[in-house]
Amino acid sequence: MSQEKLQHFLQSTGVINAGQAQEVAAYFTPRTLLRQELLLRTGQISQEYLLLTSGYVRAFACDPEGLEVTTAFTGPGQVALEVSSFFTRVPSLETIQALTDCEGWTLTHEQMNQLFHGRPEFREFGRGVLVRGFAALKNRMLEMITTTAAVRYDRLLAASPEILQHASLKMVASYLGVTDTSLSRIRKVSSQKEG
Amino acid sequence: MSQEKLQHFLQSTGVINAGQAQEVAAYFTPRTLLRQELLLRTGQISQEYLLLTSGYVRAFACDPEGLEVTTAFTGPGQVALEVSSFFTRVPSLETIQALTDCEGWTLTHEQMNQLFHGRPEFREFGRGVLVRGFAALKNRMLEMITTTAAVRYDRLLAASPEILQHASLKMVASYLGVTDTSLSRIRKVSSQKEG
DNA sequence: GAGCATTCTTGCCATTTGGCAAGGAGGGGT
DNA sequence: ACCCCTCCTTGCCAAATGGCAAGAATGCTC
Repeated sequence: MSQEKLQHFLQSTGVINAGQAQEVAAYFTPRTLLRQELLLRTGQISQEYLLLTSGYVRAFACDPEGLEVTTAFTGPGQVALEVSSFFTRVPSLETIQALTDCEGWTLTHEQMNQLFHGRPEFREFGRGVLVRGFAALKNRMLEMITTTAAVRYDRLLAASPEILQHASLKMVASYLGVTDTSLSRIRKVSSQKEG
Repeated sequence: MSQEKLQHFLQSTGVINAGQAQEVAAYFTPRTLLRQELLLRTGQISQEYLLLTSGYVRAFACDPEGLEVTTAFTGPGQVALEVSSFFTRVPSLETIQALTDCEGWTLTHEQMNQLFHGRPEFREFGRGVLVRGFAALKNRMLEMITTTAAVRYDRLLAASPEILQHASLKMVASYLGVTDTSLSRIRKVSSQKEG
């Protein structure tokens, strides 16, 4: 379960060099998930942070009526993480679930803090994870406000077609902020356009 | 322009004690803004981070058609910050504008990094700012998906009535994800309900 | 391969929201 | 006091989306 991939990801943002990556990587623990398995369950305090090397997961919350709302899809090279629970040690409002069998590397909260306070380069890396996540979420928020659901669907399809192959339309619909019924209609129109 | 308030804010999250707050506060520079003044302009790289002690600011982006979309309101005790530009040194897509005369304290990117790498307690504080901002944005995203504009308006009114006194309805409308026309109708219904 | 459950599609109609344009209400400057 | 400008409201109709329910399609289990 290639540590190479882990070291490559650590270096990918440019703030960790090869030698550092090797040392930092030693703090991580390999982890696999089976399809449908949960990495984090609502009500639990997130104990770990998962850097995915293969597979897809999603995070979802439940609205007051109990309907699932997908808040994130995560794929290879990305970090599956419930920010609020992991960093502030508070029970999670979200569940993180494997959409496919997955492989990756985890870091516990304690290990993360050791690295965060002990290694300037990891500090930069960790901050980068948060900053990029923040920027992505803000961008999604802006799309939600300024575009129609059809546009959001087309963009998701263009940017991450793999997600559509692993997630049900209901999951995708709630991620896009529409009902599954509407998404179905949107897909019909969208597919007619390109033939 | 009370340094006391600054020190109080630094201590408010519990990760910085009184003595540390005094030392950390020395890195900040007092800053005032007049109503309408800009703290950051689209296309510039954000050079500073503003901890507000009084007054209100908003951040906004422009959609492809040039319409302003308010992305955040910030008030006393909060940090006005364009995360992406400030941390990754990239031109900002947003503008930050004072809604009222403001007082606060700024920290440059360089000063922030000195504190971040040099002081464990500030590191925790800074991470907390990001984490709380992330959680707030995610919560807003969930509200956008699971509730109607009327509910979002009522909640904003309940949580931050001061904002409504300083921002135009157009700013509030784009923040809530609706047009000013719709917000006007929503307000009509909302005000009838409570009398 | 039959049966069952889940997912996806579709039709019908209601609700929410948008777009446009006209009008009204304030506020500031001269 | 007058004018001008911006902000807010409102009426009319169109577009987008939701809710419900019935059917197709798919996949899983036994």
